[in-house]
Amino acid sequence: MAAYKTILIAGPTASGKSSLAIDLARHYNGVIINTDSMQVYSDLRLVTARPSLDEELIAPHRFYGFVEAGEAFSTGAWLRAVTKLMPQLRDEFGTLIFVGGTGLYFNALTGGLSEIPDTPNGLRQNLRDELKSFGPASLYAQLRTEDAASAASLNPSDGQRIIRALEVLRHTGRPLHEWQRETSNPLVDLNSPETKAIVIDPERDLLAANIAKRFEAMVEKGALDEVAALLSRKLNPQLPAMKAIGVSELGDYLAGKLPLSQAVNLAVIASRQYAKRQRTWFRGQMGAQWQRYANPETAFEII
RNA sequence: GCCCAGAUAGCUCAGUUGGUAGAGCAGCGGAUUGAAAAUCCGCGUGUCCGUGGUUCAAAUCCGCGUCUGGGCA
Repeated sequence: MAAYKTILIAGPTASGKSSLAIDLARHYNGVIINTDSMQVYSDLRLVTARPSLDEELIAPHRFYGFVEAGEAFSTGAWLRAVTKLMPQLRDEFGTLIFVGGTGLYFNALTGGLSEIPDTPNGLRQNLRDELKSFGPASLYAQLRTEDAASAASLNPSDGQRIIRALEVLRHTGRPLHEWQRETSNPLVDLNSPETKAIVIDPERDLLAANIAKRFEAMVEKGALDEVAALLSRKLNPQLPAMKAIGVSELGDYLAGKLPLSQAVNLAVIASRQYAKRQRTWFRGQMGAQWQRYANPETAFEII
């Protein structure tokens, strides 16, 4: 095995990348860095398939379960957290193993991110309320008059991105597309010989079977209790953690709206659809530096 | 055994007075710069149960058969 200093492992949900990361971490005495937008939340371990306590003992893990669900985390917050700790982790462990399913986080890591100041929650909430009441068309009309260039690159029905463009413009006084012309320096150089980037991309039907099997196992391990505990906090349903797959589905079962079998089935479908979007990202966004493997075992042998 | 109702996309179903069919969900493809497990865009994938008939033309009308419900025995 070559002496890689940075290993990136991307893959759709239930592709087996977490255990590959553990194997690699043991082999290299490296540290595993979470690159998944949902596994950051402390309230959700089972439903987000976060490594178990036992697994965390086998190899050092960082940035897992370190944000509480009431907080709205973000790509920028993740990148800042990683940036801050990276020199120290490099000294302590040598090899850094980034693993996760969030393509945008990998893009930020290897391509940098625009350094846009955080926008106030109130501003964002107002825009979201407006979207809810009036739909995307009125927000899009506003964006077109205030920032035509950013509007031009957006789909008029993409309410979420329209809000983002509006909030950045109104908070910073500068159009989003201008911010996006500049990005921070990438933390990881994909073209370095010391970097290894892989995508685990299992065959479609196999992945679907794994997703179903894994979700049932989550329920057996206590996912219902986990979701019940989260829901009992009565958090804003718009928070990212509340959007984790399984929360609304199992919540509907807990509220008596669905039989368990149906809730499980809906969560499995949502996971499959998510996996599809992930694969589309990995196909379209990740360049030739990324090597693709159908399963974690062959990937391990080659690294 | 008899009587009724069905049989159309992977699933649930629509389909006008006959003119070779379309919704939802699922699925497939795509986009992606601080919610990204989010958000958005695009695409019907079909022996219309089978078979014979009527007709210029049958998912549609008629006969027979098969299967599935329900009812009566």
